[in-house]
Amino acid sequence: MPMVTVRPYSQAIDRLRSAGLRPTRQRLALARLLFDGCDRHISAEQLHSEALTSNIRVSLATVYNTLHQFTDAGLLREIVVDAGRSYFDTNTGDHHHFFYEKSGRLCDIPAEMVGLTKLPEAPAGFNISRVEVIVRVDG
Amino acid sequence: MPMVTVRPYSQAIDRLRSAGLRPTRQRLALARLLFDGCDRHISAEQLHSEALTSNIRVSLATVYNTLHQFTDAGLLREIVVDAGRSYFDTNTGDHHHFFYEKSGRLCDIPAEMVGLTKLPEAPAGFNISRVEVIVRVDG
DNA sequence: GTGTTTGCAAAGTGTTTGCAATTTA
DNA sequence: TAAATTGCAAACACTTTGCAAACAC
Repeated sequence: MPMVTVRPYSQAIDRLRSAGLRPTRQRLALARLLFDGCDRHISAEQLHSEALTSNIRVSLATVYNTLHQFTDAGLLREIVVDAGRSYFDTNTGDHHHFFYEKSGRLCDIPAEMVGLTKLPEAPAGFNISRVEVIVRVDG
Repeated sequence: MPMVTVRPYSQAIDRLRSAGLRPTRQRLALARLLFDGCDRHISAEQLHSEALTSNIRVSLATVYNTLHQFTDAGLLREIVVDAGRSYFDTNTGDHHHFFYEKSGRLCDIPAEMVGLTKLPEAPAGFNISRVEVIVRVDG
């Protein structure tokens, strides 16, 4: 087993490259903010201000573009629960969500915590692309 | 069994009165558009243009206010699946939805078509207010 | 060098708000 | 008449777009 050093930069570069995205300074910085820690649900504005706080000079427009590029590339999943605000989920695996109605916060529910035993068939000519379970809680 | 005549106006008036809302001309007209036919998923803009088409003079702001008042009164349920657009569902009973990703349309799934056998507990101190299942289809 | 990406500012979309005029009870 | 409701236009929040300058390869 070879000695391994953590190399966040090259990890992020590889991630972008395999997604077919040029590893520009902005995309790299945003990727590290998004993927270097634990899973998160983040809005464009939040990510933008985190970037500024971390001294990463990036425009809000670029944050939006980047989030959509990452989503199209399968690196993120977009979640809409609240009118007029999109969240981007760094967890693209099979799972569900708690939604805290007052605070607007989201929280993951692992797929195995939900028993879905019956589902209707997709309408003729359509395919089910995803089944989302949202458990709304009143706080 | 008494002889019964369909009286849409007084039905709508009663519905508003029991919800604690004054039966104004605008609210009555919108209530009839919303509740006189089958269940629907409708946006504010859609309802507004339906009203205009039916020669009901009502402003878009009033449509928004009315939809929210109806929602608060339990006559409607608000659904958000798509970034930046709210739908209002005239079916307030227990049910779920197909969401057609391309067209943005919604379609009801009766509760008994979905088998939900296991759910996580609500986080301590919170209550589950609703469980939404959204079946996304790719068309 | 060439094509891609960025930043800016402007435009766009859907929604909410403040307030005077109108309507309801 | 008193309180609730409406319409308008302006304000809003969030998101997208057009285009020249900067950057990656």
